[in-house]
Amino acid sequence: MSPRRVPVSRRDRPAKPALSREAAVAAAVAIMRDEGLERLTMRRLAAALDTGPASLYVYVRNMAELHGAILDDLLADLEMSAPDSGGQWQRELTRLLTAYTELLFQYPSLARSVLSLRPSGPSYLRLIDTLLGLLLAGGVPAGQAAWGVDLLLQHATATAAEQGTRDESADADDEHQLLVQELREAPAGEYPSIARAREELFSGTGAQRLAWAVTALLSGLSAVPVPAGP
Amino acid sequence: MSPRRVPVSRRDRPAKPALSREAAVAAAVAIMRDEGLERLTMRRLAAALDTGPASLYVYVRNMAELHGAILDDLLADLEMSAPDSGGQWQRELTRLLTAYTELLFQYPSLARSVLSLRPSGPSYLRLIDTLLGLLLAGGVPAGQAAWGVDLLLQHATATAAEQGTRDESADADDEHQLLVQELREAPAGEYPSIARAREELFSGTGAQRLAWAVTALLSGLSAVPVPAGP
DNA sequence: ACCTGAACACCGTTCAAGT
DNA sequence: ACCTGAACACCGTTCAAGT
Repeated sequence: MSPRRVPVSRRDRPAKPALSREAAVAAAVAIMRDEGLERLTMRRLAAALDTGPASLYVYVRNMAELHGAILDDLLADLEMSAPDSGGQWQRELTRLLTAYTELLFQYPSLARSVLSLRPSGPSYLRLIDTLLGLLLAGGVPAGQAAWGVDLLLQHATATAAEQGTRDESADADDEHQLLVQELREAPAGEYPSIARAREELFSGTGAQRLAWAVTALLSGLSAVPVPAGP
Repeated sequence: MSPRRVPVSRRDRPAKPALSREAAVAAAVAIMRDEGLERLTMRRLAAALDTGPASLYVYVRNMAELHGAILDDLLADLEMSAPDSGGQWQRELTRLLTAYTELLFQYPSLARSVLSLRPSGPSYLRLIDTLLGLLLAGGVPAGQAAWGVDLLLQHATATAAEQGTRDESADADDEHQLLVQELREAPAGEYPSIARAREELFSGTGAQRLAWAVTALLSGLSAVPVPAGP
């Protein structure tokens, strides 16, 4: 009998990658990057991994969990400096939040999914911790800092979901143009306040509005105390 | 031959309702109210209207437009008092915004859809006009009022989409519980700021947090001027 | 134990054909 | 002109059956 050696028979397949959660998430990120989240279906992902859709359910519970895993994977690339980096907490916080928003801007559908997901995972926790650290370093009371991080992250995610969808889908852009047109043409008699602020409704670039919103959010969460505990 | 009379033969069907955009939207609202937006599909709506799915495309362009029409239909029931109602602009603004949020809370999936829809329609325009009017009546400069209404509506919609999904789907709640658990158990060594603010991260009721957020938003948008025009 | 083919129970949208 | 049956091109998830 031939001795038991490790068989070198690699010709079963052209190196079919071993199935694992990491491999599945990596392949999912690749599909999303190349074709968009809409095209990332269980069946497509399975095909990319050279297996059937049922096999994926060994590694992820469902589509929502997969989306969460994708976000955490992307977040790992975000640069998060130490919370007390040089006393410029406001600057650094804005940078980080903008980076997070821009990341989601690239994947608006993911942003939409994340909004109703409350993602978890080590990188998301790191993001929360860093934002919290920056607020605390800036002297914001713990209660306001904690509730404020929620507010800031929700705003970033919602902005990406809202704005970004338009760049992605022609239909969504049509819909937006319709609102713009209705606002532009709203009769002053019926809608006096829209008429009074009509120019301001359309002013500014997306980046200007985002920067203003972050500043306003920071100002508000710093100024308003949370209700006392029980 | 029998004289040509208007045939009274009403027994073709038990009063098949005439197809129209209004009838379609009304039926859609009913299905959503009874079974949730997930169950409102073109095929189901068509069946309720006793026709085939293709017929709906005579009245709505696609699913997204139908969602927009549903929102506007719901918004028609919102009570919007005159902008200058007794000088209590802040109180009235909070009431209206809370009512809008609570409305969307009942239909979280609609909130999610609306976020990437930028809805239009007479009632939505009315809502914008009223909010704008209240801010202007409160002395908020037009630029901040215009950008602020965007911020307030986005926050309300996102809050409904995020919070509400959990009540609707057990999976989403599981996901949330996972984040809660991770935050609760995050090691202080690795996540010092989460550890420092751990109690505050979980404090307060949903209503308290919403009220705080609206106050903070109002404070921020009132305090921070928008960049000067070109 | 780990994996998967095949099926279940659906989708939104289009279009050729009818009235 | 208005309407629609039938088809196109898909879905997520489950489960019995294999290895």
